[in-house]
Amino acid sequence: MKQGIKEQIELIRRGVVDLTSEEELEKKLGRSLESGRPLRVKLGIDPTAPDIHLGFTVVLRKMKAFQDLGHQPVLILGDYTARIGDPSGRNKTRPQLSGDDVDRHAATYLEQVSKILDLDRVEVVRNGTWFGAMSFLEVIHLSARSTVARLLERDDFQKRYRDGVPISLHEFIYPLMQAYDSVQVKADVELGGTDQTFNLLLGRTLQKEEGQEPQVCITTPILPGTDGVKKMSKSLGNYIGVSESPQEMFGKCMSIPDALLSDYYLLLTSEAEEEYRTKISDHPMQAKMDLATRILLDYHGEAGARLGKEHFEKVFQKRETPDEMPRIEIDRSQVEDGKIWIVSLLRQANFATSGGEARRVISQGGVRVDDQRIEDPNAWIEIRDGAVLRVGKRRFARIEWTA
RNA sequence: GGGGAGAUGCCAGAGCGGUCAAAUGGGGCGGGCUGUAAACCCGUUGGCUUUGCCUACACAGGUUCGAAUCCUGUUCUCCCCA
Repeated sequence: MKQGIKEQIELIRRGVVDLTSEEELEKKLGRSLESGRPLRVKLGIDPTAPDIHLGFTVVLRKMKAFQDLGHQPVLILGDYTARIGDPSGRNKTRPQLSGDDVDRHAATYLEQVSKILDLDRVEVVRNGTWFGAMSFLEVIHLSARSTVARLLERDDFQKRYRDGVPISLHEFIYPLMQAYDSVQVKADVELGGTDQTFNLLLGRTLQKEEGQEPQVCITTPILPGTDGVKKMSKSLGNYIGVSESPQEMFGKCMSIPDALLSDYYLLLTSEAEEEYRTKISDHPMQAKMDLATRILLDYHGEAGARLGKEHFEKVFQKRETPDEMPRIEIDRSQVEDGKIWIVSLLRQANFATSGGEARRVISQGGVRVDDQRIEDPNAWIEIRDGAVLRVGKRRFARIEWTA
């Protein structure tokens, strides 16, 4: 802990929406500085999907900032809460996951988290540790800690209630569980997206009731997805996953609307505000390439960043064929006289989920074999080993065929 | 427990006995323009061995020459009363 309170707060404040409260944080930091005891900074992850995307890294990076300042990250793996489904920001009930799914996801999550945080210096706890041991009576007691009216104050519940979208009873329990996690780990600070505000604040309430000092709540913005409108999420398909290939990741970064540039710089890099603002107004496209490169550095290192950039320049700026592409092996039973039906080829390459879709892209001129546009859905094409099949702007495959 | 409303394609939302694979909008996909940005324009969007056939409007039955549309039951949701 080499930095003073002011400096620490300045770093912590970057890109945050709310900090409840700054005075409390100042006090905690001061005490920590004196005693040499790091603050316990809590962040909960529910392993609901197999991947994390950049949206979640916003808050992870905030955690990283604390870690770099010498504080103690406490990562709660919500193995138990994942099985309920956090209703935050949702307009419908989340599916409840099986224990197996959760375990599988948890493992990949940690691996992905390690790209940002130094896992050796992170305390990782599963909240099943305490929830699994609770009796029904204790659950009832916990649920007595809040009221329906208070829960209904929340935007998302209120909206769902107003719109007549069902709210299941178990979803009401979720915020209490998250709050109880804070009690269990004696959090000094809890991080979360703005959609977590209510849950974070409830943590304070519960801690106070338990005689603990309430946690400081820090919320970060919700990162918009590549469509520039909705929040980044896997189910909306507008996400950039941290374990995607460099090519894919670079391309997706380039496809974000310009309007998002400064948000992305602010939340996903540590570049100073003046610098990126200038860059963006000078040359938006250059600024975007630079942003993409910076993001790739975090997940793929220098080599990966270079690879992603070169691929982008080659394929999309110069419109050339990429160096690497998935290979497809042709199913021999579909071949007659060395020829194959174009629709069948597209399906084998997984470029169309149905024959109808294949026919459509073909007749609309989206399909090329070796740069030759194929517009007849009934066409049979000569198979050549190494031929390049292309659909739309970005889907490529190389045909593997030995006669 | 009683009463009322409702369940349509990826989403929202029309249709309320034939002309409905289902209006319209959003999203997606493809094309054009371009900086894989935005904006804009065009096309397309259930499946198939595609000028035709098959499966579809919560589920199961029924009425009818014919049902997304009418009837009965079931499931689920919302609202009001208790």
